[in-house]
Amino acid sequence: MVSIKDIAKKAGVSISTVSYAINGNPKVTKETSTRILAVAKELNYVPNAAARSLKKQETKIIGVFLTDFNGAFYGELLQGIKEVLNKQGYDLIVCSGVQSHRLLPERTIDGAIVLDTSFSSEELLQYAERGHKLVVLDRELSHANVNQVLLDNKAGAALAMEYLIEEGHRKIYVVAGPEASFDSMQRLQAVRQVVNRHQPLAYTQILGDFNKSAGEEAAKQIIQEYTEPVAVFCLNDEMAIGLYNAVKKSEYKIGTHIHIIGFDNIELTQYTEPRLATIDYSKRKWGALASEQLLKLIDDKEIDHERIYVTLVKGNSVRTV
Amino acid sequence: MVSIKDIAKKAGVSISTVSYAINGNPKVTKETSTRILAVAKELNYVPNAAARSLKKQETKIIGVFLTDFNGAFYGELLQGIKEVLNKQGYDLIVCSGVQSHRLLPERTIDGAIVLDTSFSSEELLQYAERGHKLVVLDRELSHANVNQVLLDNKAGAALAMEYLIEEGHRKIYVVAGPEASFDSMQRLQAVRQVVNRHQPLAYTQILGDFNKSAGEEAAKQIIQEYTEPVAVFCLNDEMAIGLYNAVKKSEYKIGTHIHIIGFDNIELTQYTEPRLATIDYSKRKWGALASEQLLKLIDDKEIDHERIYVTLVKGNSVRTV
DNA sequence: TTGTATGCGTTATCAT
DNA sequence: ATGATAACGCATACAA
Repeated sequence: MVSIKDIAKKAGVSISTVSYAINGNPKVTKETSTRILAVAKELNYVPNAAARSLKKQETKIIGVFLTDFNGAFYGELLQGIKEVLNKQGYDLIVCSGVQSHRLLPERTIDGAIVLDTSFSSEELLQYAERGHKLVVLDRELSHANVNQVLLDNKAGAALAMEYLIEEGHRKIYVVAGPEASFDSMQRLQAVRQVVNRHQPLAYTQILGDFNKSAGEEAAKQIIQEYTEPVAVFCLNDEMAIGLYNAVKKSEYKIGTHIHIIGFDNIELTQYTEPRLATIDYSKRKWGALASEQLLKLIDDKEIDHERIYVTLVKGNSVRTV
Repeated sequence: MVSIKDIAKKAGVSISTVSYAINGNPKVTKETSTRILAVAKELNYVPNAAARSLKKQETKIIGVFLTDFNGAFYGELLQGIKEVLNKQGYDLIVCSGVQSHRLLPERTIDGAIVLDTSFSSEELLQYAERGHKLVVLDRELSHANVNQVLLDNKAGAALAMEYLIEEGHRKIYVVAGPEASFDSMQRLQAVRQVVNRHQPLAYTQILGDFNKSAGEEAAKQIIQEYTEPVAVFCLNDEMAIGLYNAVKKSEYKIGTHIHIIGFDNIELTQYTEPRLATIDYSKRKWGALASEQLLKLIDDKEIDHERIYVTLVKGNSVRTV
């Protein structure tokens, strides 16, 4: 490995002059600087990240932690994050799995954006307490080193439920996410409020886990209990797709016997026939805002929590009853 | 930050003893070791990655470089990579975009798996020449520090074409990927061989870019030229989906007037109606094999290039003519 | 303007 | 079995 020491030797200067030249410090003359830079290029010099990080106590790398790599909306979210980060000279790395948690306390990254159920809130608070900067996308967490950028889950769930009710539905199923999910809990809360406001209403709650299979399981129950047209609000699109597939294979028609609405507006919803109604929000904006907040946190600026607004996407998977 | 120095002070030993204890070196007695470890736990000690990397010249992190974060099959691929890597004590980080290339020469990672057109082969060879270990999934590259794990593109393309021909198709379009794509070039080569073997055949090639929009563009041309049933081999599923959507909106029926086969077997193909015929391969196995090869490379073991086998997935998007 | 010297937190060699 | 110390590559305060 060629280091500034090698450059110094070859250029006939001291290592500090090399360091200054490389970092564009105006203290060094134009001539020596260009000479040094030429030698550096010639030797194919690349600074050693470990050494620099050790000295500067920063890596200029931000970690994004995801529960898995399969999430249908991760692509856009990450794109939003990357755009903001790159503009500020930071790089983005995406991590998943408990083993990768170490990157945080070991200071391989300057901060983290977390959308990852494999972190307990206690663990995150520990890191915050040690001085690490975090932005959480999937929970509420109160600490000076933590900022939240959350979806407006309650508005979204209310939007979905009110849509179903407006279309005349009075028998409604809700397929929930895992009980540990903050998003699911918030959405459920809003669902219950709407239900209470619109009595009488036949309301049934089914436990799910945000995976497609949960939607398929829900379909079994719903089909078995079927007596008249029903509406189903799946708390995410993934489960809605699972439900959708299962219903497609049955004797019942979507948008006639069984009406479905999801949450997330993942790409797949555009391809279902009939189109799946859902709740939309800008994943890119979510990522961009999260990054901005994190950078402010790292800069020790004062910030408030932010919220991402949602809208209703109508689709023929829900029709007037 | 608490360092081994703090532990040493509190435990009343030297920093070297602390280092030994933490790294489980048997030279230190059970008693002192447990005492030191207790103090470490008490102080919430976490080793500093930068310092360790600087000293050991390794990070135990492998980088995976992707062209973007949207790829429909990245999830499974990464899962395959992660499983192998984690088992060997390595961590995985996913990167995208030219800015992140720096992680490689700066030695933030011990090696890289590349499926990323934003790297030129010259750039990769430079890194290899500097001693960095690479596994490439999207090109051929001959260097002692580089290993290839490539899809059997030719077999896949031949499988697709022969399927169309067996079903009686004699008028065939092929929608290619970008000209710079190794995968596309290989598939095209095989296509031409099959075409030559089965003359007479009306064969038309359309330039694409592996994105959905290219499939939509191709649809325009195909529809405009329509006189009799045709078959279209899109060199990836993404374009096949674009074509599919466009045809759906037209007066022509898929599997009747326009027959379609893709390549990759992405999840979406299961949801199209009729099901999209395609070429399948195990993305997880691809990732797993790539990681194994990379670890061997890092271990300075001798290895050969590997190939991932493919199979035909029939679907009603292609019917007998 | 340039050079000298110190320290960032580890690991590892050599004494003791 | 434990301790003192050098070294990894770089940035920077201070000296010249």
